[in-house]
Amino acid sequence: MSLKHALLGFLNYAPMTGYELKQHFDCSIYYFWNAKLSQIYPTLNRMKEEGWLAMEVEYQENKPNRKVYHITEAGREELLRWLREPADPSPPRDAFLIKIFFGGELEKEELLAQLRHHLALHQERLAAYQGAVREVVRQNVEATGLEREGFFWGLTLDMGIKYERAWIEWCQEAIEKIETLNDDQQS
Amino acid sequence: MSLKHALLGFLNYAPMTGYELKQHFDCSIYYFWNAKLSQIYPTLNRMKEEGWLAMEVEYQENKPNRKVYHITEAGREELLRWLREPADPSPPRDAFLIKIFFGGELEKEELLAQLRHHLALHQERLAAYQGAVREVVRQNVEATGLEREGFFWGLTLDMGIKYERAWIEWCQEAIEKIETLNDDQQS
DNA sequence: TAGGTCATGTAATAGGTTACATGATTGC
DNA sequence: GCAATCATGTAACCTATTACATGACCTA
Repeated sequence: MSLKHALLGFLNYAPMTGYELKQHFDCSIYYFWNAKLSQIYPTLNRMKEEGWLAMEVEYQENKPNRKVYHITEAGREELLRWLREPADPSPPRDAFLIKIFFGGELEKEELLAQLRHHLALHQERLAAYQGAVREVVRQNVEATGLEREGFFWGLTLDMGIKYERAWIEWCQEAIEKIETLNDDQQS
Repeated sequence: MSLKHALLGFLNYAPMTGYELKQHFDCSIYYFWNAKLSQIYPTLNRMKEEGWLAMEVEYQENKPNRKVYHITEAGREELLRWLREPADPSPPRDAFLIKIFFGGELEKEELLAQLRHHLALHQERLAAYQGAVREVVRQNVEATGLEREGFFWGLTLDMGIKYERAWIEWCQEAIEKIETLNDDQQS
């Protein structure tokens, strides 16, 4: 499971709670992986049973207790084993493209509405990646001093940007083509 | 579930068996959605129970019997309802980017091997999409006469091509950057 | 006083993969 | 003789989502 290895990766930087791990997902890798707390907590438990993690409880007053996980030597070995393992591209699952594929059933205007909605969302994301998200990466590097790591955080963000640009380009071209599509042409 | 609607989409073109549906997945939408037969068969059953499909058994000699499904009026309504429903981009899940994100743990050469492997696979795919796959789409349009539908099949393929190009560009840039990366720079 | 943050989960359900099973025909 | 094609599935398992539950503190 990739989730386990993403968790190992972050715990390899520093010990953390499940709640904090979720925050790291939400602000640094959410554009290519994410998980809900209800999946993270049981997964951390299973990883502990497998010996990849150890856990101590920090008792707090007026706040829930914190379960702080840290990576074990076995966990580090598993992380490195997984990182070295050759990986194929993930099988894509894009429901929106199913809609377009069968788009012949819809009217021009319905399709255009779908595409414009999609285009707007991808433009928003692109702007975020180039602005706020890039800035968060920079701040993380500064705060942790992890220069070499920061280089790789930036690389994944570059892919996020290329991905959004590809979608934007495609949406714009698709909109143009559909606008000039002959409505009388029925099958 | 998107699988159900992809099945509805194909059955809306023509009645078919589960086995034939799988073949359609494998040769026309596999680059953005796919499913195994062991998922397709029970799903068709559930769709029949929901009233979206009807089924007749074709008895064959010397071959297994065929269960031919065809879409019902309720099925067509469900397909159109789903096609019209506004859709957000699918949450991406890319395990390879997790490996790159935590790539600081690996040596330059290990990373380069991963990236070169990835690059080669994406280049193969791009070539296929621009050649054989494009040709299959053309033939399907010719064989069925579904010109308007063929336009949308082509659109999704365009996105597939942009997607592969984005990966290829990114892999090439990442390889260059890593090659010139200072190995002594430790964190 | 209503909603957000901190912090933990469980239970039910949905979606997807892997492994196993059958059995005749056709092509290499 | 061995693998592929045609054609159907079941069972076990893994992964992920949704809904529910608790409870105190802080801010608008």
